[in-house]
Amino acid sequence: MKTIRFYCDEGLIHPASRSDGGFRLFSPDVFEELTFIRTLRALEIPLPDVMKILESRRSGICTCTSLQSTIRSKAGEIEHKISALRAMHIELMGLLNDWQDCGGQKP
Amino acid sequence: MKTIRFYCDEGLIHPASRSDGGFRLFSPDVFEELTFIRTLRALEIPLPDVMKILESRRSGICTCTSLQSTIRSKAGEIEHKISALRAMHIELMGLLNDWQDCGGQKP
DNA sequence: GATGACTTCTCCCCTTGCAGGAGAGTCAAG
DNA sequence: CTTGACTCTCCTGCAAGGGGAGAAGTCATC
Repeated sequence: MKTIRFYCDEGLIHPASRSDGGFRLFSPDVFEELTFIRTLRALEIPLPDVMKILESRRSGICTCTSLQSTIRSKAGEIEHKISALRAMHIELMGLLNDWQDCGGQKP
Repeated sequence: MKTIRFYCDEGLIHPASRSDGGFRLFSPDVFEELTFIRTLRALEIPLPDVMKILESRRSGICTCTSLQSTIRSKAGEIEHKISALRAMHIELMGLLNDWQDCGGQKP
């Protein structure tokens, strides 16, 4: 719930209205938007970019070009990250193998 | 330099001494340690863990078991992350393909 | 010894994406 | 009407540093 309030504060999602007591009332669409946001966030797309994407999604105005370039660059980053992680994994395993031979000496 | 000061404050590295004026004086070994830290940080190993690893490295006391389990779990995380990223990459590409067909309509 | 140029010192606030808690208010059920 | 559960706003803090202010140190030159 903290996250939802935070997203409200940041303007990513908008409560349909407020109750008399001030409680946020959401339309069911928001759940789907939250799922969408979670997907984008899992991709480590920063919130400002997420907001832009949401806005164009809502407005129906296709900003395909900018959106696509954003996402394409993000995909590139991911590819880069994967290869970096893979290299690190190999390095780590090498480290482990070295250490296995230490026999209780200096690691 | 900010990072180095930060690491000093956090107790990761220790200046050999201070000048009369208060400047931190490092032994050359620190450069090698910084490289080591950078490697670990690139693996996204958090600073407290980095500190532990550094300490056992310095003390010469082999905490291979705990170190290895730490690193092994980190390697597991990395593997997990790689597969997650790969899935996201596929999802992203699917998204892009869908959008390419939108022809200027709703993305 | 004094000067100028360059570094470094400490201290404080800023970032991103939330999480936790305090104290007060609200909602729905019985 | 009371009770318990939930939510409200506001504040603080986390990692891991970055940026800058203003003071002070250091070094080479004169």
